[in-house]
Amino acid sequence: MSKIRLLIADDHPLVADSLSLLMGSVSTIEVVGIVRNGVQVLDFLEKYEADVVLLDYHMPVMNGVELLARLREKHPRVKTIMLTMNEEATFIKESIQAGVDGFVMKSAEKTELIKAIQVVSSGKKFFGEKVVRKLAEVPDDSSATGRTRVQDIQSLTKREIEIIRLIAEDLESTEIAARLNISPATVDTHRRNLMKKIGVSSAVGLVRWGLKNGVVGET
Amino acid sequence: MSKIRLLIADDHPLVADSLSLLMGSVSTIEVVGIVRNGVQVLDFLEKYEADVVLLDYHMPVMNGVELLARLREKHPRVKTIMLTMNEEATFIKESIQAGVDGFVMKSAEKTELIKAIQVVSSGKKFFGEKVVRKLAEVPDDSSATGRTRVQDIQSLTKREIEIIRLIAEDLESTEIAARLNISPATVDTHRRNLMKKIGVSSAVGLVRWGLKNGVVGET
DNA sequence: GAAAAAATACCGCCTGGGCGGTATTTTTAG
DNA sequence: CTAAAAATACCGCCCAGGCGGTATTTTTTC
Repeated sequence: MSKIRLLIADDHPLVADSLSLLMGSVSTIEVVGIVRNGVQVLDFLEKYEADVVLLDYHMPVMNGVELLARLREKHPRVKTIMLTMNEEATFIKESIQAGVDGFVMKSAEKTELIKAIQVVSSGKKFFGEKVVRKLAEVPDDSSATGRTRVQDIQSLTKREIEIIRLIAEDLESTEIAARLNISPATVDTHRRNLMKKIGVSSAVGLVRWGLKNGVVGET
Repeated sequence: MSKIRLLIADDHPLVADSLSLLMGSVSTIEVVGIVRNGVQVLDFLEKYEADVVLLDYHMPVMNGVELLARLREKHPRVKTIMLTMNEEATFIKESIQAGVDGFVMKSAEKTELIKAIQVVSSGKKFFGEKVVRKLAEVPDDSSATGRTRVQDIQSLTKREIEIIRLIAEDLESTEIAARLNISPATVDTHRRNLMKKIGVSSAVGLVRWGLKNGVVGET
């Protein structure tokens, strides 16, 4: 059996190089390339081949989820594993919906990542322990705590995501309205729905939640 | 000459392991341990010895800066290198003031980190290219852009940091005031000073900046 | 011990955000 | 094709937050 050809995509050279060495030390894996953003992944796959791509969610130019869509389209045979610091459910679901084959957190042990690569390359899906636990988060008594439960949160509307992102950019309702060509009143409604869904009572709360859940970009 | 004994502290096993392998592959370096938070660094140094400690800024239990103070006190001979994703000046200055010996960003090349370890272990200070560039950010014409320049930003007061953190926790001025046993008016003044220093015009702006600069915790 | 920086505090103004409700149109899913 | 979900939009209320000043006390630094 030939080795699994692995492509690593991470915008931090130090992390990418280290990871490469770590994975390269596994006898069944061969690191065929290291790139630093989504576009480079596509470029690489134009010229060379890979069985599995290890994707960092946080990448400039083209992030993990955006890339997934294109990969599905152009290179459906290539398997993908999302690697992230973030542990939120929204995040994971977003990736799964985008068609990722595996999901591993950076806080996982190396053995888990190795297993993920092997499982995924064999055509199956792999989701780590912690990942599964996160997804399984029980829809516990939200009326008692007053907090919206994870299940509900995950269902932010496209428009709502746009709105929360613009709010995070510190724009006023009127500005957001102008940019989206809708009425400020509508923006207000969306903001209110968001606050209700998420369970906060101010724009600051929204932004924090957005950051934490990867809905809003870090930079 | 004996090898440089390196201790790695990072809360992400995957990253730490990889880094360990990468650094261990350098002939002049020997990785003597891997720990996942500040407290463990201290524990480790109680029993074993190390020449250089590689610290991740973001660590639970005891973060990089907190740890630096204790290290200076208990193990002044141990050299320290701060490793971070973040590229902001505030951050770097905070570490330098806390007495760090070197500063390298995760977006750096591995050669830079290796060099840092060698330079630092020889008793000198090491600050990477990008780091220096960040610090050197020219005090350019802030009156024209209207933006407060980096130099000014760096000097957030202790109290101001407390305030910005509480603002990020989505508390109202009155709540913050109550918690710090001061008048809401004072909170207001601090908030205003913060906004002026940072160059934003709302709480959302403050929070974003705080997150970006590590003044406000992610979780 | 004097000068500088930080922390404290107040007055007043006004606007945008948060919150109560309601309702129509468009899109999506079954 | 129809019911549900999403997106659109408005009325009105109220107050906390943002902004203009100013000023005193405490702490730090040199």
